[in-house]
Formats: sequence, structure tokens, C-alpha cells
Amino acid sequence: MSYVNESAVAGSVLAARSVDFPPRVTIIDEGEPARAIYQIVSGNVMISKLLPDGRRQIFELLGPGGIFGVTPNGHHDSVAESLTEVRLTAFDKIPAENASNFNSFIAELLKIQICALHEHAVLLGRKSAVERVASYIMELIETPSNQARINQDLVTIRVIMTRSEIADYLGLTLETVSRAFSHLKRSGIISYERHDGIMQVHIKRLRPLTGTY
Amino acid sequence: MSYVNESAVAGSVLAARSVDFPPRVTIIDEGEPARAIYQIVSGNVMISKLLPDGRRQIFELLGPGGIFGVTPNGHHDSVAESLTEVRLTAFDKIPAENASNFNSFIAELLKIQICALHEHAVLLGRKSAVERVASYIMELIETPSNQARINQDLVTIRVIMTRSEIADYLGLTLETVSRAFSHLKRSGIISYERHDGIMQVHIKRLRPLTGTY
DNA sequence: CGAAGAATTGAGGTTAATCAACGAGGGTGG
DNA sequence: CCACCCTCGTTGATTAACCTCAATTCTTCG
Repeated sequence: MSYVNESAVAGSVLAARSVDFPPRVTIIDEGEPARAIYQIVSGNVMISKLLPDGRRQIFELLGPGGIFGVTPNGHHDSVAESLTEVRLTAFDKIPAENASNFNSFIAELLKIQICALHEHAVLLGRKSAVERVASYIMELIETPSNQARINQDLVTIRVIMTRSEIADYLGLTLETVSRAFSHLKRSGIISYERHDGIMQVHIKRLRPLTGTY
Repeated sequence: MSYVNESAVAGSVLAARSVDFPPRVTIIDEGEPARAIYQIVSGNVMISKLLPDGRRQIFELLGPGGIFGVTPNGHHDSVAESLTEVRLTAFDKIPAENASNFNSFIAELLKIQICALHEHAVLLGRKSAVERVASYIMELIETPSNQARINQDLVTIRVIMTRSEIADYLGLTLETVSRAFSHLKRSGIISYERHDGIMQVHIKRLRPLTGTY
């Protein structure tokens, strides 16, 4: 399923700019006045919030077609950072608000986001460390833009986030994430050699560990 | 702030029925085909998901103006249950999809929901038990429809959820929730006598315990 | 080659879960 | 009307999971 839906905004008078960012830079800061809405053309973006004492929670991983910068009140409620190189389409705020069919266009994308947030709330509130990591790996595999290569039951993926980023996404510490990966590796469910993120996964054995099935 | 926005759909041809439910009944089951979108007129609704082994996570508490039953794919992704008696406006699905300005109307409500889900993800992923309970109480106070009565620093509220429901909302066990309430009570930050949910809160002393400030 | 960042692993501490008992309140039926 | 039951809440003792602190290795890059 591709999220990209250029036709939905075709015919409107929106000023749509193209913007690029290098990996691991801040695109939007929490509290910033909302100037534009962004849709990802290529690359990955993570959305997070910080507590005053430095604790961080990442709650959305967005790929091509995903949107961010949408806010009900004129100020961004969260931080958006590039994970990879990204190319974005920026829809400037003022004309966008007038375009009624633009709101209708993003409504569909917001619905998808809400489902993902629901699933993630279950993970954060109710799953064990191993279940969280297993769910994370399955999520990577099931995201089409990640181009997981499938041979029978064996899938090859690339994990581009650091242990620390994964921890902040899963509500764990980086050590616990590392131990969960090691546990899955010792169990023969995943395998990897170097720290380059390339990983082979036995999905049939991993899926039952996610807690969802 | 009132979410209710009748005017936004005025002039459309949507079939809007009124529906009532008693407390603690299932309004929508996970997996059901989506027939209607609901907006709350009065009362409270909780949205949750169940894992196969019975673990439950509640992730939204909705009051007047809130919407639910919105889905990107024709099937509900979560359970909706009444918490109190509720009166709903049901917008039937098929005509609603055609109404472009209806999508635009719900987009605004979805944006508010997404912000709440972001905040809740931080709670679930990064806050301690006491911080979660403190955040929950503050959330009750700051929800206008809950009619918290404020005298100086002292606020009176009514906690209508059971310990078990609160636990499923906060990603804890009911015992841990009970202990956190007892801890706040012993500290003199909250007070209550009988199990009727009526509670007095010192907001100035409670707020610093939420972790957010 | 050396330095810096990332990942792994171990030891020990802390928090919250689990298991269990008990008390309060509300509703029902005798 | 009272006795009983059932649900809900509280509290205690113990266990288990995860976090914290720390040391070591691996990897990349200048």
C-alpha cells in the first residue's frame, strides 16, 4: 500500500515546496509555531516528545507517504527528526487551512496514524521487553518501504536505528533492547554478524513472540 | 474548549441518528465492519484493545465532542465501551464518505486525538507509577466536561473509573494504582473518604509529580 | 593507529507484578 | 429487615522484570 496520493491535492492552489534533510537532524521542534505540514517523499522520520528531565519517547516512525507537522492549535506538540536522508513535500500552512479538500486528504492519513498509535500504546502499556522487540522487528518487516527480502520463511532486513533510538521507541533502556536482541539471536530466531544492521529473521518463529497473535 | 461543532456539518446530507447506551456496554467490537462514525453528545467512552491472552490496554478516554469509529480500512481496530450513560450522534458510513467537508470536519477532531495519544505514549513508555496516576488525576481535572470544582488550590473531582480500568489505561496493575493513590493520600496531596470516587486534590502539589513539568 | 560512538555483557539494585488475605459497600433473596 | 454474596479497594509479602552502573569489545573514521 502506498500512502502517496498526489491526485488528492491536485487542482488546489497549495504552495507545495520540496525540502531535503540529512540524517539525524531536527526538522520540527516541540512548541514551534506551525508553519507547514510535511509529507515524506523518501526516507524516514521519527516523532518524539521529551520530558523536562531528558526522558524521551519516540511514538511514530514514518516512511514515504507519512505526514507530520499537523496540529490542532498552531503549535507543534512533538519533535520531528530525520532518521535517514529525507525528501519532503512541505505544504505551507495558511493556504492549506483554507483548502477544504486538503483537510479531507490528510484525514485519511491521520486515520492510519491513529491505528498505529493504538497498536503502539498496547505495546508500551502491556508487552514485555522481548515482545516489544519482536513487535518492532515485525513492524520493520511489514513496512513495504523497508524492502524486506523474503526467502521462504527467512527475511533479510536492515535495522537503521541505534539501540538507544529503539529503546526510546519501545519504552525500554538500550541495554534491555540489546539483551532482547541477544536472546532472540541465541534462540536462533534472528541472526546477524556485524553491527551494520543487516539481520536475518525467521518470521514464523518470531511472530508468536510479539504477543499479538 | 468545546469540541462540539454542529455547524461544521450543517448543510450536508448526512444521516445523523441519535443513539443512547447504558454504562459499561460494548458499543463497538474490534474487527467489526465499520458502519457508522460516532460523536459523543454526553457521557464518556473508553477505547481499548485486547491481546489474545486477555491483557487490555485502554488508550483513549473520550468526552462530549469526541469521535470514535473512524477507521482507514473499513474495520474497527479497537473496542469502544461506554463508561457512563452516553448519548451519541451516529453518522452513517456510506453517505459520510462522500461528504468531503465531513472528512474535513473530523480531521480537526482527529488532530486533537493524535495529540492526546502522543501524550499518553510518553506516559506509558517513560513515566513511573506515581507519575502516571498523578497525570491521570490532572487529566481528569483539566477535562472541562468533568466539571471539576476549584476552590483556590483545592479541586474536587469524581473518579468514575474502577482501579482496574485505571490500571488498564495507565499500563499498570490495579494493585499498583491503588498503592499510588494511597501514597498520594498519605502525602496529603489528595484526600477521599468513601469509595464513591469523590476526591479533593491539591493541584499545585500534584502537578510537579506528573513528570511533565 | 588512536579515538569516539555503538553494542554487548555482567552484577546488583529498584520498581512494579504477582500471589494472597482482608475489609467495605451494595444488591438480592429469604 | 437481615444475611449472604459479589465486586471493589486496600495492604502485605514475595518474586520477577527491568533499570542502573560498569567494564569490555566492536566498528568506523580521521
